[in-house]
Amino acid sequence: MTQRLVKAFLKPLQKEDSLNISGGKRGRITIHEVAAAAAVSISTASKALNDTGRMGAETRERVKRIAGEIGYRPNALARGLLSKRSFTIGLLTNDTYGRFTLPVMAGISDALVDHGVSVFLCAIEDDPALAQIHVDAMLDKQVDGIIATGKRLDRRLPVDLSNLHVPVVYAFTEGTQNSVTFRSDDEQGARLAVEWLAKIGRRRIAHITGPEDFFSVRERAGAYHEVAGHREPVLYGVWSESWGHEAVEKLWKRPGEKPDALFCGNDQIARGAADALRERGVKVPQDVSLIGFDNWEIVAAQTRPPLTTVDMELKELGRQAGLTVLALAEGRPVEPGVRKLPCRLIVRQSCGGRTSDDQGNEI
Amino acid sequence: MTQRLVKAFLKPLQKEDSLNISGGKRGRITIHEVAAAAAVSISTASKALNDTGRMGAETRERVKRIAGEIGYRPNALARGLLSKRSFTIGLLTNDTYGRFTLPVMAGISDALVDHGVSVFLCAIEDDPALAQIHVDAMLDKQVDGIIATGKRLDRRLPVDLSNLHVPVVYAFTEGTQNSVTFRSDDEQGARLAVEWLAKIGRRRIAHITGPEDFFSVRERAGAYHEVAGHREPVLYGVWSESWGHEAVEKLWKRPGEKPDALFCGNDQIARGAADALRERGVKVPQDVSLIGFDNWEIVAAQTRPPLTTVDMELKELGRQAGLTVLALAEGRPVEPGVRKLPCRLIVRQSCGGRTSDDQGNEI
DNA sequence: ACTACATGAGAAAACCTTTTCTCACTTGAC
DNA sequence: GTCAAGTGAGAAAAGGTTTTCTCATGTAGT
Repeated sequence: MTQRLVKAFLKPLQKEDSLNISGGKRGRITIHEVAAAAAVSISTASKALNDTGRMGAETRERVKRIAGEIGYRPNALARGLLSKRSFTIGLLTNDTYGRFTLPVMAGISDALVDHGVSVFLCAIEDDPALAQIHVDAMLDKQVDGIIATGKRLDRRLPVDLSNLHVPVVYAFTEGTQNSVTFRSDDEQGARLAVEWLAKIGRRRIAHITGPEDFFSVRERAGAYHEVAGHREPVLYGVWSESWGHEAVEKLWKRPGEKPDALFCGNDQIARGAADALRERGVKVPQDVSLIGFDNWEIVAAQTRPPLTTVDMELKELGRQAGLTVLALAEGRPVEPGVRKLPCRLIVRQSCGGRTSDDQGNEI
Repeated sequence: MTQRLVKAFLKPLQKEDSLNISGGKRGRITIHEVAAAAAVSISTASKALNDTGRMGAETRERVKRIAGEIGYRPNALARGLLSKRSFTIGLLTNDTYGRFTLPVMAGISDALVDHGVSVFLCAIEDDPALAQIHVDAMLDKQVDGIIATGKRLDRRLPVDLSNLHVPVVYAFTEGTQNSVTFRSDDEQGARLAVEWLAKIGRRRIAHITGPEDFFSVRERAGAYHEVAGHREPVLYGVWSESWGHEAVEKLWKRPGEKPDALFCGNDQIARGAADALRERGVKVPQDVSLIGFDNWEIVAAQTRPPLTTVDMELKELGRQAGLTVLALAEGRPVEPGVRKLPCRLIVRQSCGGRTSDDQGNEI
């Protein structure tokens, strides 16, 4: 007993000295210090702190207490080296504005912070070389998994992630054959919007949307046709306010009856449309109901009147992607395939009809 | 199966073997494999790969070649354990929209990716507990440094970073006494805007801006007064389009001469003002010149007409913050204090006067 | 009194690198 | 023919943890 104590005292002192001499940084408190302070061996200290192994309840408590008192925190590098788990994942994105990435990231982080997982965010523009550098850096750092996200479902990231030795989950962007992909159910979202317009009595619903080569555009347009029929045209264009503006001009210059509702492919288009309508003296929502897509707060909430819009629940999408990549990292089985998450209609004032109590104020 | 699931939940740190069964990770290639393949010792392999130590040029080349061939990549965890450098930094932010954080992050990443440094992004709303969890997680992972950023210069993050044993650099948010802080020079930016308006012949320049309790608001207003005098009032309000709209109403309802230029505290206010002016039949830029602040592309470029605005060069700010935290991590001396980075005027069509060739298309 | 076993705790290996130290061998000079 | 110096390469330690194995002690059973 005496001998152990002496030993325990000598050891940490030597340590401190050499560290102090050699470096500017103060030596971190390691499990050695804990063991010494509690007068037990390192192995006992480790087992006490991790609630593993066999030992007296009193010893366990004492070690834990002392560890807390001297502010011990385990070194994740050392731990990771042994356990092969770094409690770290990478988020790869080519969405420069962060409009889609940020909510996804928020969801991931939200889901994983409880598990002690931190997230590397890597924004690769559309640069394959940069992407490769980031992927290599993440792999070197032994990430437990990678989540790939982007601004478009039907565009691959400029780097191949299919043969990595870490699990990969795709969120909001296309994955490879046997991968797990989370995406929003654009069809259901569009149906939600158009059905709402129908329910509040609109009959001439036009659809102003983005470029037809976007998969999500075609899917939304498909759902629109299914619900609204083919009475009004679908106007394909670009994702900008000015296109929304221009599209309204086109529609209102046509001879014949005007639409009584516009379902727009994103909030920016809807905002442009709202402006154009106001300029023409067409009242929203009295004369025309307007619905956007994305629930990009900064656009939707600032439009006059504030936009009813379809929220893709990106945060929830991120949450699920995060939990899935974690499951894979832990070796739990996950079925590959595409999982569609339902969208939600956020009702604001641009629609008229009965105003829901749901005023949508996420993020 | 069920058993594995349970086990995985209970003991996330279990050994790799069980994961292999489920088709998980294959054994990584270590320096042992390289040494074996090249028929040298591990130490020789290490020295060859790192261009250190003494050895035959031919041996060095052979090791390098073989390492490349079998796809060896050093394990950053093991390396970090020894070198006390993880090549990892943390970015802490409370800016939920990412409007300021994303450009800063882009700059940091841009500057540090060449040095092999990856960035943990931690979005802490304004939640001290969450902040602490993230900081602890970063420290456990042995980050080489932390950059703190936020949406507001004069608001501290809800967590104390002053006594960490890793370097901390503040970007766009207030730091503690002896820290390094990077911020934009709002005074110079405001002066840039107002002087431009003066230069193109505007004499009655009004200033519509955000809440007076923002430090940056007061600084910009100060510079505005210095250059434009006190002929027109400063209208303090909130950071929204509707406030910009409302402020224009106020100004134009006043008796007497109207302003011939508006300098707005941010792009959203400017956009609201632009809308209000258009509705009143006031022509921008013919009758009134309009300047915003932030160069938030999504607002500034979509305004009709596109906004001339002040860019705070946040990406450059991030770049410098990144390089600084790296310098500190490497023990290079850095003077504490606040460094102001100059803003830049992005000239678009909302101002009139001679149009610069600088059409501003960052990010 | 002697075996069988349960219990508490420590020693040592392992994870993957880097670095320092040591060793064997060659070369040229006296 | 010996010595000094230089050269190429390997052995071993270190970094902080976790885990397996081993050991000593005490307790119960016959």
